[in-house]
Amino acid sequence: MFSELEKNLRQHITLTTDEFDRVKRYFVPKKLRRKQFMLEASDVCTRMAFVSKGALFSYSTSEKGSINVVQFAFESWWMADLYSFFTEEPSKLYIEALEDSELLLLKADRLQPLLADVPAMETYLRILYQNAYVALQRRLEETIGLTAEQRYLRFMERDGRLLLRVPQHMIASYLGVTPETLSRIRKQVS
Amino acid sequence: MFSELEKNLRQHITLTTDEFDRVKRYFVPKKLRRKQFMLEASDVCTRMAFVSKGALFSYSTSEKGSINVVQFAFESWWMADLYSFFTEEPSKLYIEALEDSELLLLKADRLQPLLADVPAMETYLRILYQNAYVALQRRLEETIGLTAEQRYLRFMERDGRLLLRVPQHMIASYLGVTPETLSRIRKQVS
DNA sequence: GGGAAGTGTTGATATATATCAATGCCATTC
DNA sequence: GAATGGCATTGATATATATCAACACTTCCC
Repeated sequence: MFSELEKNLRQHITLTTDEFDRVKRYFVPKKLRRKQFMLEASDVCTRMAFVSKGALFSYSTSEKGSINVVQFAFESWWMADLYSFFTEEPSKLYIEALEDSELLLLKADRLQPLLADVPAMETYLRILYQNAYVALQRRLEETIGLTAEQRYLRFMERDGRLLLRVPQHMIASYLGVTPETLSRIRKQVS
Repeated sequence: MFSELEKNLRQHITLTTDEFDRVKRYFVPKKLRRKQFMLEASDVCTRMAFVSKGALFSYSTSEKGSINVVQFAFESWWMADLYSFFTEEPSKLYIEALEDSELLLLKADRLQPLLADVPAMETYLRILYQNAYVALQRRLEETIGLTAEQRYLRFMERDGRLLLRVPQHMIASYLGVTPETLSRIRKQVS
């Protein structure tokens, strides 16, 4: 249950067996069935989730009911609305299970105690945010600077395998185009 | 010269006088005249800059020579291409002084020693990345989910004062529209 | 002082992408 | 196994925004 987490932590920091045993105690396992929610808009996001199995995705909704996919999270990825998590303001996002999933939850009020208990986790979190930041910056640059077709091609190079697990209209939303447009782009490209 | 930095650090972490004296030693002051570069594309970004006076902005260029503004940084903001900084890959960004500026530079190879010397800085950096991340996420959501006019209005609410120090066509680029479109939006709105 | 460069505006037109609508295809479920 | 709902595709049309071009205004400098 914790092996994915352990592997991921050890990729970035060194931990003694004893330290990792302590780390584990700050997490709460949770299973989620497909279409169940980890977070609903207007709630405060009080937990970060480490995905040990399955997949989640987060999205916001427009006035007209359409959805905007913000992020996907598969095995060994983290998911949360960090904005709400840190500011404690109500989230504008939904976080939903794309597949039956197993999560390890870290509650906001357990974060500081964890960092005090195992200081190396401070480094891990910094690296985590670093990586999240640079991924987001690249995505923003692509969204602003590239056409829909170019964005699709970049996406395929990097995350093409996601098409096996994610419906196409969600990819479209993630890329910032309509499902129809993505369909036409795919036809064009092939 | 260091007072802006001290103020900013102490907003997020507690430091003894001795600790801050040590922190200072890791930074190199640097002045930049308007239009001078702190970073040019294809160079590796080896330094993070704390802006103690003036203003910087970063941008990428398209094949056609047009520019895409990624970020502005005024007094007490940080500026770098974090992607290049952490991966040590050549940057795709230019970082240029918008005004005559005074910077405090932290070189990449001084970061680890600093964090080892003053562990509270690890917390500071985590908070810095946290904030940078949530700001970026909000911007991405707005870029994908809102029309140009809505983006402009949000921008004005939050950062309207920037118009006093930044040419309008750079704001346009930051918002992801052409200068002509921004001009028309402003006329419309007023 | 006068040219040059940078800046913002306005108009005419072009284009990428959205929207609306219809169709077919699976997969699920009762 | 018929019915239902989610999903991808295709066509016709609409719309937001870009592009191209011209013009005025300021500011920078030689």
